[in-house]
Amino acid sequence: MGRRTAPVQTMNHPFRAPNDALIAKLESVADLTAREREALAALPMRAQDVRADQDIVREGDRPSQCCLVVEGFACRFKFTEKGKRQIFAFHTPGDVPDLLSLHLRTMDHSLGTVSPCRLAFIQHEHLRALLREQPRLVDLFWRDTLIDGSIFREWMLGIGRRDARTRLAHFFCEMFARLEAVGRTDGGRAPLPLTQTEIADALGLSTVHINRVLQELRRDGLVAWEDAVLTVLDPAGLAQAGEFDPVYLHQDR
Amino acid sequence: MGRRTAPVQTMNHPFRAPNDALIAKLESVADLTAREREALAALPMRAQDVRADQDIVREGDRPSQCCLVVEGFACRFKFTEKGKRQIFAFHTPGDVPDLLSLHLRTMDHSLGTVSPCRLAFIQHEHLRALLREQPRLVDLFWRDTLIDGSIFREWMLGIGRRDARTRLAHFFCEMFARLEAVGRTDGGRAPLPLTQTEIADALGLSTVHINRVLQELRRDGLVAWEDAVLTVLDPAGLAQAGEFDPVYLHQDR
DNA sequence: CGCCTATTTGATCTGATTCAAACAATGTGG
DNA sequence: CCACATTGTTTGAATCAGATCAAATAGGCG
Repeated sequence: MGRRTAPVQTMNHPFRAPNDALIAKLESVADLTAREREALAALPMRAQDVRADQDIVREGDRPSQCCLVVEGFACRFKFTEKGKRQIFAFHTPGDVPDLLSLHLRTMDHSLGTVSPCRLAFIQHEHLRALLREQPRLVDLFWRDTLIDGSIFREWMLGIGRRDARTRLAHFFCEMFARLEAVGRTDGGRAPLPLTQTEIADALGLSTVHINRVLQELRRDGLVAWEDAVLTVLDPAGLAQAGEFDPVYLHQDR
Repeated sequence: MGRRTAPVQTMNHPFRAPNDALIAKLESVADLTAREREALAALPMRAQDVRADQDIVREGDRPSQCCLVVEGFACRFKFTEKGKRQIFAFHTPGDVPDLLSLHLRTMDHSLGTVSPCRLAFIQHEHLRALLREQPRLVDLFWRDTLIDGSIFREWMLGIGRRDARTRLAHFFCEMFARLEAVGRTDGGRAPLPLTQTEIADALGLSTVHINRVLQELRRDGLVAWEDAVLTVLDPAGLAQAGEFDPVYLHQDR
C-alpha cells in the first residue's frame, strides 16, 4: 500500500545539517553543554540519500565509519543458515545503529534501510577525536548502548514468552513511545513505514499470523495503521494488551 | 541431579582476591597496562558467598553498587505479567552482570544466582573514581557492553527463528566457548550447573521439550551433560547442529 | 494495461505446550 | 539409619498457537 512512496522526510523536523539529528537525539538523553553541542555540530559527516531496502553494512564487514540515521527508518538483522531473517531493531532519526563498529572490529549482523532514508557517515577517526576531546560524550554513547541492550532484552522476553497478540501490541507501544521521545509523533499518530513482513521478522512470527493478529487489534479499536502511519486509538488498552511498561526504555535519565 | 551440590568453586582457578577475577576477565578482552592492573587490584569491593537461587538485584531496584561474579553462575531475567520467565543471560566468573546500573538509574530486570556463588560488590562511587583515573577502562567496559548486546541478538535470532534442537546445540556451543575464553574448561569439559528448567527459560521453550531435545543430542553422540558438567563429544557436529559461528562473541579483540 | 509488491483469506499441518504422573537423587529430622 | 519431603528428570497423551501452503485481492506505477 504504497509504503515505499513514503518520502525521505519522516513527519515534521526537517533538519538543516545532519549533525542536528544527532544533537537532538543526545539532548533527549541528557543535557549538553554549549561546548559539547559545538563539537557535535563540527563533527565531519557525509550525508547521502538511500532508497528503501538497501543494505548499508553487512555481517562480516569491517567498517571504518559509522552511520547516522538523519531521516527514515533503518533496521538491523541477521539470517539463519536456513534463510530465516530476524530483525533485532528498528532505528529512527538520530540513531547511530552501528556505533558498535567503533569497538568491535567485525560486524556480527547487517544494517539496512527499511524506508527511503537520509543517512550521514562519520569516519571512526573523527568520532574518536570527538570523544577524546569531549570525554563525557563517551558516557552518553555508552548509556545509549546500554539502553539498546535493554530494548533487546525486552524483545527477547516478548519473542520467548509472550503470545503473538501481546507481542504486536507491545511493539506498537514501544515504537510510539520511542518516536514520541524524539519528537516525531503528532497527537496519537506516528510514522511507521514498515511492511507486515518486516514486523513479522522482528517479532519472530510469520507474515500471515501478523496479519491476523493485526486485524484483531484493529477490530478491538486499539490501533489504526495505514499509509505508513500508526494511530494509537486507545493508549491504555493497547498498553494493557501489550503488557507495556516503558521503564526499560530509560527515558527518565 | 545434585546440581545444587556443586561447590562455590567452579573448576580450577581459585582466585585469591575477588579483584583477580575482574582482572582476568578484562585481560581476556584486551592487554592491561601495569598501572591499570594496579588500579583494578586496588578497587575496593566486599566479597560475599551466596547460595543458589537467590535474587541479587531486582527489577525496579536503584542500586548504588555493582556485582562482580567471582565464582559460580548467575543469571539475568524478567517475568511476563502472566508469570513466565525469560532468562536473558548466564554470567560466569569475571562478569559484572549489572554494570548497567552505573548509567541506568533503575533496573529493568533482575539478577540472581543460579549456582552457589562467591560475589563481590563494588560501590558505584569507587567504580566511577577508577574510570576517571583510568579512562581507557571505560572503553573496555563499553566494549564489554557491546559484546553483551551481540550475545543478546544471537539469542534473539535463536528464539525467534531457530527450532528447539538448533537452539539447544547453539546454547551448548556458546557456553563452552565463553567458558573456554576465561580458562574455565578442561579438555572438552566445562562446568554447567544449570537445571533443564533454567535452560528452557533461557531458550524460550518448555522444560519438557528441552528434555526431549536434550535426549536427542545425547543419542546423536554430540554432548554429555551430567553432574553439572557439560562434555562436548563432537565439537564439529555440535557446531553444525547449532549453526554456531563464534564471530558474534568477538573474542578476537 | 500489465507488472510488482503488499495484504488478506482459507485450509491444513506441526513443533512445541500443557497436563499428569512416574521416577530418581539428595537432603532432613526423628 | 530409615521414612519422608523436596527438587529435578523423564515419559506419555492430548491439545493448540502459530507455521506453512496456496491463492485471491488490491494498489501504485512505468
